[in-house]
Amino acid sequence: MASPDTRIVDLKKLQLACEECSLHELCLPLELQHEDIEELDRIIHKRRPLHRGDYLFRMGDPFRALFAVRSGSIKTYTNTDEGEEQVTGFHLPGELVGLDAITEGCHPCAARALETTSVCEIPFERLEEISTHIPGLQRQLLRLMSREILTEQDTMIWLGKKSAEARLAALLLRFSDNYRRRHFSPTEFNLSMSRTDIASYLGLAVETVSRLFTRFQHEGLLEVERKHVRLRDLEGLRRIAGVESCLHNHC
Amino acid sequence: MASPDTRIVDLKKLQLACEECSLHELCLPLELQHEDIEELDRIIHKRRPLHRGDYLFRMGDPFRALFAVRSGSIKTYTNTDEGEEQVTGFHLPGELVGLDAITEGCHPCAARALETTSVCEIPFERLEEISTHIPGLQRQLLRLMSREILTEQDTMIWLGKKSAEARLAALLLRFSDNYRRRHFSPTEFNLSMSRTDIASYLGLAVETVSRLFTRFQHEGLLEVERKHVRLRDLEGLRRIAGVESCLHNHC
DNA sequence: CGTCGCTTTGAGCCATATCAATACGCGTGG
DNA sequence: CCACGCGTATTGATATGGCTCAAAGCGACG
Repeated sequence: MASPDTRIVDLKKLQLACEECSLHELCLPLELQHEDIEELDRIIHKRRPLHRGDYLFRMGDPFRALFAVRSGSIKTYTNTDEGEEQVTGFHLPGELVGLDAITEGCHPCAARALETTSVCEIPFERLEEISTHIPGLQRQLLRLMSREILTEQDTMIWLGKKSAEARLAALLLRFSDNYRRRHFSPTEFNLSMSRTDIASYLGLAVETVSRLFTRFQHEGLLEVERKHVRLRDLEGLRRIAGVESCLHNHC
Repeated sequence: MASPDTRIVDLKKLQLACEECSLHELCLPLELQHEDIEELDRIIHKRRPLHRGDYLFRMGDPFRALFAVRSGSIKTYTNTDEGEEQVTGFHLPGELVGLDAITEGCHPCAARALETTSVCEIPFERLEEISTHIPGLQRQLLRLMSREILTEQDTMIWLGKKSAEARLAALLLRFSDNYRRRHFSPTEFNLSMSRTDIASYLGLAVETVSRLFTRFQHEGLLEVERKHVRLRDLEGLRRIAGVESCLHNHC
């Protein structure tokens, strides 16, 4: 058993780590007792940062751990029938990667860093073990997965229905919100992914994405210079994106 | 404690119920011990059948239970900004409904029966309770949710990328597979949903869906008469749908 | 037998894909 | 330090798939 003093010290270190990680409201269930948080922290492995292009895992790799993005960004993708990359998601700080691998026991998609990126590795077996005696953790896990399902459903809807401009606007706003939550500028940031990646993710042609950026710029919605964007009219973008995330608003 | 005899009887009843329900490989983890299965069965509530148009739950209803479709079919939907229905999913026997409600604690979409439909109701609180002392159950729950995420991702991809004909073909094949698994004819069945529902779900115009059916028929891929379809060329449909479910094939 | 809702069919148009060419930025080697 | 070359991004011209609007067909049900 830890003495009160060391417990305080440990907790401080932990708090800092997870503040920094900006996952504190997400991956750390606030209801958990101190001992439980410590136990959780003990199994989480902080990896050395990935560099641009590094694989977090490859398609078909055995599933051993979930990953929480702490900083940077990750893209996940599969291959289409014709062998091209099909981007299935962009994962920003505070988001989990690998939830889709639990069922089959291996990763159905590959994950690569889009820039210098650090992640927490959460060994799944051990997470399952400790969650059997920490009810709050189990519940939190289910909630996280449910949230993921909700998000995917949401995405599905706008991919199915919305116009190209709505899709791009929605994506930019998603980035913006993530930055805001992490106390970075919600209006000025760099896109870590290529136009091709964006196009693939949004189900559009690269040319369309490019044209949209130029058009948005002409319309005064944003300024864009290669990877760097500055959103000048969030309200306008929201209007274009449609009252996004319809699913969340009715509860 | 039950005597050996009654246990056997109970199990038989249960097996039958779940054979019929065709969820045995899905919602009943095979690794579970008999006692565990019995405990699970005890909390599952078999409702009286719903009729066409009946609500299973409405948007915003508090989340109390997951539902497993035993027979019939359910559609889930939200409302778009303009107040029209946006179908988010069709749920066939063996599939779960409500997984997206766990996070928020209330249903982000409504669910209605498309035909006479029976479901099992699985009170979530109690499921969580018993899964704390049945590790296999917990794991199975996570797997189920992971599978759901995978499926949604899959759907997302073809909604984003694929042509109208590929979407419709993929949907028909999904129905076909479900019927095959349940030992019904995989080539001849009734569509329980309207053309409008199909269109909404696939992100297409009703007219397009209608035209596609006629075209498929002319091309000898299927025969269609109102709700009744007969798939005549599964291979052809698969070709059109694209090697669907790319995500599952790489593990 | 008429009405109503759902489905099909037709005609024209628009958004986005496709094809093709050019521009830009960045790293490399001379 | 410059010139080259390659990958990425932009821009233009054209084609087309799917949407929209409009109307007619068909079934179910009172």
